[in-house]
Amino acid sequence: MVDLPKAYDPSQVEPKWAERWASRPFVANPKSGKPPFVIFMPPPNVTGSLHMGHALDNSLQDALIRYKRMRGYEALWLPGTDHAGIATQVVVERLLLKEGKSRHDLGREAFLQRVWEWKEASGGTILRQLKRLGASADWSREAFTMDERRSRAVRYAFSRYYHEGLAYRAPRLVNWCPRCETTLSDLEVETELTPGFLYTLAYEVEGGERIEIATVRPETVFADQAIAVHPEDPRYAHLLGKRARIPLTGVWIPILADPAVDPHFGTGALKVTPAHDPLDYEIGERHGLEAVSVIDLEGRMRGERVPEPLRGLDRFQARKESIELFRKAGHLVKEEPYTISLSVCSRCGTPIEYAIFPQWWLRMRPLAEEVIRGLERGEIAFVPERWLRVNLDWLKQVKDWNISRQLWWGHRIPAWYCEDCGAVTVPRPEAYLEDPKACSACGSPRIHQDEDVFDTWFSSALWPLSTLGWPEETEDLKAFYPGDVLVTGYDILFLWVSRMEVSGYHFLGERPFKTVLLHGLVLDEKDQKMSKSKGNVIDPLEMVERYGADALRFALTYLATGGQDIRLDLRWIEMGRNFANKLYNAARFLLLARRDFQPRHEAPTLADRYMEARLSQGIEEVTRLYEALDLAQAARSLYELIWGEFCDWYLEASKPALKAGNLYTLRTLEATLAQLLKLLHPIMPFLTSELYQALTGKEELALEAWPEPGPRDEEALRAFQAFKEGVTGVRALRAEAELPPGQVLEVYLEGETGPIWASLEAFRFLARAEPREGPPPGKALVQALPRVTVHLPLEGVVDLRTWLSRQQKRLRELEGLVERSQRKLSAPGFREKAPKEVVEAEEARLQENLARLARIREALSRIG
RNA sequence: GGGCGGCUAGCUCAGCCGGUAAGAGCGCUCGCCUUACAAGCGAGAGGCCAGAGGUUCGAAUCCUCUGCCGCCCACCA
Repeated sequence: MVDLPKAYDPSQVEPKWAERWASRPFVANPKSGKPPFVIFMPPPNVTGSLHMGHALDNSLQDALIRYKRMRGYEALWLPGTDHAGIATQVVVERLLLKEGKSRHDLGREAFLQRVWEWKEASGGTILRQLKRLGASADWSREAFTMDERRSRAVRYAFSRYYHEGLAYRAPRLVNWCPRCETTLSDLEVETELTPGFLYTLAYEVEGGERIEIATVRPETVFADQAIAVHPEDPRYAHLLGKRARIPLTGVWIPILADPAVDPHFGTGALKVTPAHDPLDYEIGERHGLEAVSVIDLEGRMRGERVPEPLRGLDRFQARKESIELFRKAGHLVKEEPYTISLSVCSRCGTPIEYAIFPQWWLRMRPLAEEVIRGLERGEIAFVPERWLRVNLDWLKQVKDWNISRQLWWGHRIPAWYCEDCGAVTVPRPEAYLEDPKACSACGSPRIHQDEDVFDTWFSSALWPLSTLGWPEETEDLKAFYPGDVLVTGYDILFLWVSRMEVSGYHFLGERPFKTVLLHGLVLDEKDQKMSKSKGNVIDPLEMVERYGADALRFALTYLATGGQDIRLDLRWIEMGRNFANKLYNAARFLLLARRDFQPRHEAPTLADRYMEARLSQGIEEVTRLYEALDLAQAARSLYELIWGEFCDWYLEASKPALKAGNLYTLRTLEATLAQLLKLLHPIMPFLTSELYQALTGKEELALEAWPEPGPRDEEALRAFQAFKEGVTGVRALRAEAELPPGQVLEVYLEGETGPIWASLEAFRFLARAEPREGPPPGKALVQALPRVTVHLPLEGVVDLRTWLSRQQKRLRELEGLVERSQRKLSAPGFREKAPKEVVEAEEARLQENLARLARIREALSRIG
C-alpha cells in the first residue's frame, strides 16, 4: 500500500496474508468462556487437488467462521484430510506401475509403507491450496482420518458396534468392482443407462413344453437356480412345480412362483440367478435356492456349469459368444435393442459384478431410528429446508451398510479369527486398543486378523467426534461438540452427512451439528459436473492467480443462492475482481486525501449524516443476512452498499468538503470505510485486511469486533434522497440536451430543494450546475422527479429531439402508472381489504405521478 | 415408479412464507481519459417473469394442470 499503484494487484497482497494465517492460525481455546461456534471442515481427499467445489464449500465456511469470530465467538474451524481408500491406493499403484510393479509384488506391508511415504510427501497439497484461498481454519488441530487419534476412534466405534450387536459379519450378495477389486456399498454404485439388448431365451420344460424368459445378461443363465413367475399369472400356472433345463447344460431347475416377478415385463417369466443379481438373490433366499456363481472376481466365466467354449472368457465377451451358442442351439427366440440400467462403480465406471462372500455389515435400521427421532424433534435445521425430508426418507429405508473393503490402504478391521474353532474375536470397548492374544471362544492362540479394511466413509462418519478427540473425554469434546453449521454439497448428504448423524446420535446421544447448510454443485456451462475426465474444469487456482482469491470467493459466495447449482461463468469472477479493484481505489483515494489533508473546520455535512445512516442500515442488513446463513444476499447487499452508496455517492459528494478541510468528513470517510471493510471481511479477507491495516494501523482485521449499527436517521436518508434526485435530474437533462459534460449549467429547482441548498458545494461538484430556486423565467426543459423538479432553461440548447422523445416516453410511462393506480384504488374491495399503509402508499404514488405528469406537460406546452 | 430443482432482459443469474412501478453483472447505445478507479464515470435501451387455469382487493411470488431441461432415490429382469 506504500506506493499505491492504480490497479489492485492481488498477487502482491494475498500470499502474504495467506502465509500469515497459515503459520499463525486462529487457534480455538476450549476454556475461553466465550460461546463456541464450530464448523467441521469436510475433509478433502489427501490425493485431491482443489476444485471449484472445494473452493465454494470453503469460501462459505470461512465466511461464516470469520463472521462469528468477529462477533466474539470462540470460533473453531476444524480442518483435515480423508485417507480416501480406493482413490489413494490407485494413485500409488499407478506410481508403482511406472516401476513395472504391482502392489502384490511389494506385499502389504511394503506397499503401505509406500502409501505413507507418498502421503507425507504429497498429501498436504490440498490443504496448502485451501490456505492460499484464505481459509482461516485452526491448523493446529489438523486431523487425518488415518492418524493415530482418528484410528483410535475407528477402533472404538467398531468395538462398540460389534459388542452391541450392530456390526456383524455374514456372507451376502455384495457389489463387486472387478477393477478396484473390492466390494462397494450401495451408495457407491451408480446406474447408467446404456444401450444393449434384451434377449428372449427358451428353456425346455419337463414334459416337452418350453418356457421363455427375458434377460439382458444371457451369460449368467448357467448360474440359474430357478425360473420364477408371478403367483397369479395364469399363463404359467400349469408349469409351476415342473422343472426346466438350462440351455446347453443338463441342469434342471424348478419353476416357482414369487410375487416379485412383474408379469408384464418381458415374457412374465424370470430366470433366477441368485449369485449375480440382487433381486434374484432375494428370491433365492425366499425359496432356499443355492447361489451358484459362474463369474469370478475378475469378471471371467468360471465354474462347472459353464460350457467349455465359454470358460475363462471375460463376462462381456461371454455374453456375445453365449448368444451365438444359444442361437445355434435354437434357444434364442428374440433379441431386441434395449436400454439397460447398468450398475457401475462410482469411482471408475466399471460395471459392477455381484459376488457372495463374508463381509462386515452395520445394522442401519436401529441406528437410523435414533437419528429419525432427533430429526423429527427438529434437532437439526436444514438450509434449504427441503433437504430435511430427503434425509428422513433415506433414513427410513436404509439397508445394512457393507463396511468392509478388500483394500490395503485403510483402517484394518480389528477382528481376529480363530484357526481352531473359527470364532471371531473383537476387542471389547474397555480395552479397544489391545490386540487380542487368543481366541475369545476357545482360548487358542492361533488367531489372525481380518485382511480387510473399513470403508473410508466409516471413518468419515466419525469426523465430528474423532476430530475432537473422542472416545476420550477431551476438553475439546466438552467445549466444541456438537458443531454449529455443517457446510457441504448436497451430493454427499447420504454418503457423509447422514452417517455422521448416525455416529453422533449413537455414541454421544446427541446431534453432531445444529444446522446443515447444503450448497449446490459447481457445474460447467453445459450443466455437467466438472471433472478432469471431461476436461471441463475451471481450475480455482488458476482463477486465484488471474483474478485473486478474493474475487473468486466473492463470485462463488455471490452465486451460492438457495442451494442452487452454480453454472460457473468467468464473468462473475471478473465482477469480483472489479469489485475488489473498486474498493481498493476508494481506499487509495482516502489514504491519499488524508495524507494531503489540511484541516480547517469540523462540521457534519448532509452527505456525512446520510452515509452514517446508510451504513447503519447496511450493518443491520448484512448482519441479519450472515445470521440467516444467506451469504449470497450478504455479498449482494455489500456490493451495493460499497459500490453504489459509498463510492458512487458518498465519496464523490465528500470531495468538496475534503478540499475545504472539513475534518468531520474525513473522519466519517475513514470510519465508514473501516466498518465496510469489517462487513466485507468474511467474504474478501485479503483485500479487507490489507486496507484495514493501511487505514487504521491495526494488524489483524480478522480479530476486530463486528460493527454495531448506529441510530436511525430517517431524516438524513430522506433528505439525501432529494439531493440525489437533484443531481440525477441535472445529469439526465445534460445528456438529453446533449450538452458537454464540462459545461456548468444554470438550473432551476422546485420541490424539496432544502437538502440541495444545504449541500451546495457537493451539488455544484456532482451536477456541474449552478442552482436557482423556483420556476424558470422562460422556456425550459424539465426533469420531474418524485421529490425534486429540475428545469434547464432553453438558451444554449441546440437539439431538443432527444429530450422531447424521452419526455414523450416518460409521459406514456407515467400515464400507464397513473391509470394502474387509479384502477387499483377503485377496484372493488381494495380500500376495504388492503392494509392501510398499502392504500396510502398507492394514493401517494398516484398524486406524485399526477404531479410529475403535470410538470412535464406544462414544460412541453411552454416549449410548444 | 416415487421425489426434488430449474424455466425472469441478448447471456449468466437474484427476487419467490403475495403489496410501496420487475433487479444485478456482462453485453448493447450515447457521452466522457471529470486529479481513487477505463477492472472506470454519467445517461440510456432492453423483460405479456415457460404455458393454461384457479385462489386473492392484489400473484414473478400461493394452488392445480401442462410443456420442456436437469438431478436424486427405487429389485422392472
